[in-house]
Amino acid sequence: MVTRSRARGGVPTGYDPTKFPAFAVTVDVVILTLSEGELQVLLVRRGEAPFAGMWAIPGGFKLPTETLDDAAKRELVEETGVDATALLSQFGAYGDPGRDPRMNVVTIAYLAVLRDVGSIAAGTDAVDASLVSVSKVLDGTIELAFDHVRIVADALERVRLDIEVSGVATAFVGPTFTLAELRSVYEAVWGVQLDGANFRRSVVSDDAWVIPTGRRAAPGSAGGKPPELFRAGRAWKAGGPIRRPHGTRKKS
Amino acid sequence: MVTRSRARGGVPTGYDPTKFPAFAVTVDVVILTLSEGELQVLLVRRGEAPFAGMWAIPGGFKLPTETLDDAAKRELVEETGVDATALLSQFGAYGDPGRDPRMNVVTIAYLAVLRDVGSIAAGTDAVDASLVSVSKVLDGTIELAFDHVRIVADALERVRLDIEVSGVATAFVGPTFTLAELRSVYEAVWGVQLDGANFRRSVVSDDAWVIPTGRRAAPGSAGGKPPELFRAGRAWKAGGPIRRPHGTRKKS
DNA sequence: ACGGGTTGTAGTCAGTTGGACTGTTTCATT
DNA sequence: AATGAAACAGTCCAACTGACTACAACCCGT
Repeated sequence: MVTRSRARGGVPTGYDPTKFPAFAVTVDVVILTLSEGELQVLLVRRGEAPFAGMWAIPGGFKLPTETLDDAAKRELVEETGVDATALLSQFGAYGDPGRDPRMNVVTIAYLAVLRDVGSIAAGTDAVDASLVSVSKVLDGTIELAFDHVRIVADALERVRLDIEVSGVATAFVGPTFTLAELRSVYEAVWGVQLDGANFRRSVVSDDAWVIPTGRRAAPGSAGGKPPELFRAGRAWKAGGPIRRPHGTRKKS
Repeated sequence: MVTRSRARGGVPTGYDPTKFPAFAVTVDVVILTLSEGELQVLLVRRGEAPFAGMWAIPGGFKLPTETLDDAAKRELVEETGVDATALLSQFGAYGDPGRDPRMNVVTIAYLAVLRDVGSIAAGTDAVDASLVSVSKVLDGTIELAFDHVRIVADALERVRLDIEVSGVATAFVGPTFTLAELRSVYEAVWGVQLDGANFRRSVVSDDAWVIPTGRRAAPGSAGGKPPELFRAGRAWKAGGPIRRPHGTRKKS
């Protein structure tokens, strides 16, 4: 709360707003997608100091006239051209002193899960932009600027939880999808292996988690029965059909 | 991310940090406790404009030299004298334009669950401070300053989730507690009624959710068998013993 | 001190869920 | 056509859930 004006650090009771510590507020967006069965995060290579040449997650300054959500949405559009309003969710704030070597910066971190990042074009100032394996970021193979490694780690933890209680899993796949595709989302995010038959039974229950379209997808190159195509049913809030196995976890 | 310096809104590429929109960053702490079987939130009555005389949740400015967590911890100590480092968890950021009529303020909201707030003393500048029923805040009986109603609502939603997946429930009770006390926490937070026998079976499983102390508490004034005293076992991360009933919810 | 009311604790039982598994269908490839 | 691969369907069993009943321990009244 901002107007408490207890005498603290010499701040007068009837304070002048300009006298309070000034911060820059930014929003950073962790864009996750699934590619070749592996979680990927969209990174940009910084063109300027500090951390020039290093990878970082896209983001930018919040404007006083916009909400945090709008800022994140705007940044996402600017960086990727994707309008993912419904997919954006705030998951953390980071404000450690010195996280930006130049000034006081507090950043609000957002998470966006996309099925397809589309044509990745480096931003107007970024040297490069591309998808990078999340595991490579977390194990330090790829170093990130600022405290972005921690942000990515937190984002992953968040999406692991979100995928269980909300229907974010469908965001990883297209508007229509096969159950195998949807299942691979859970498997990639949780790092587990799920039984295809049981998965089908859970998802295609009387509740309309997914809706059959009647059409079938083309079978893979290995042949096989062409799978049924589904589209996302009612966005399942508060308790999805698939529960994260935590007892007897089978690593993939 | 702060150093991206795309040309946006006239900001030059080689920018001057002082030219970026300045914000004040605050931390607000929602302190929840259980009193008489009802969820309570600690509020302070504002002594100054704006919103003078209105209730609000305690909070204050983040200093550039401290982390967000430290700021929340400091505020909590200053306002309540309680050191609840382990209990504090960040759950949201709020930065809508105009949420503070005087300046650009982004606040990071924290949640603390206490078993006993202790002697509530109004802060140095607050006119009053006391526990207020959460339901009275949410239904508008008590009006809050700024967007604090939304913050409290979000905090409640957060604790409802936290209590299921982590062991926050034990934070509502003392270091030793009876199972009835612990059960009443779940009932109050979720607004449900749980079967005492089944609750016991779930919590006192082979896994050490709670550890019996051997001692017994004094029975209530109405008599009855004196209940066994437990203490919190291993902090259960990722999946507690009690699952929130969402299918057949029995209202209390 | 005795018995009834109250509360904690233990046990039972039916219904449901979830994991593992087996079998069948349906297609492309050869 | 035969083969193989994948989708789809059904079975089995263990574990869990919710509701209920029975017993035990204790306070309080008379």
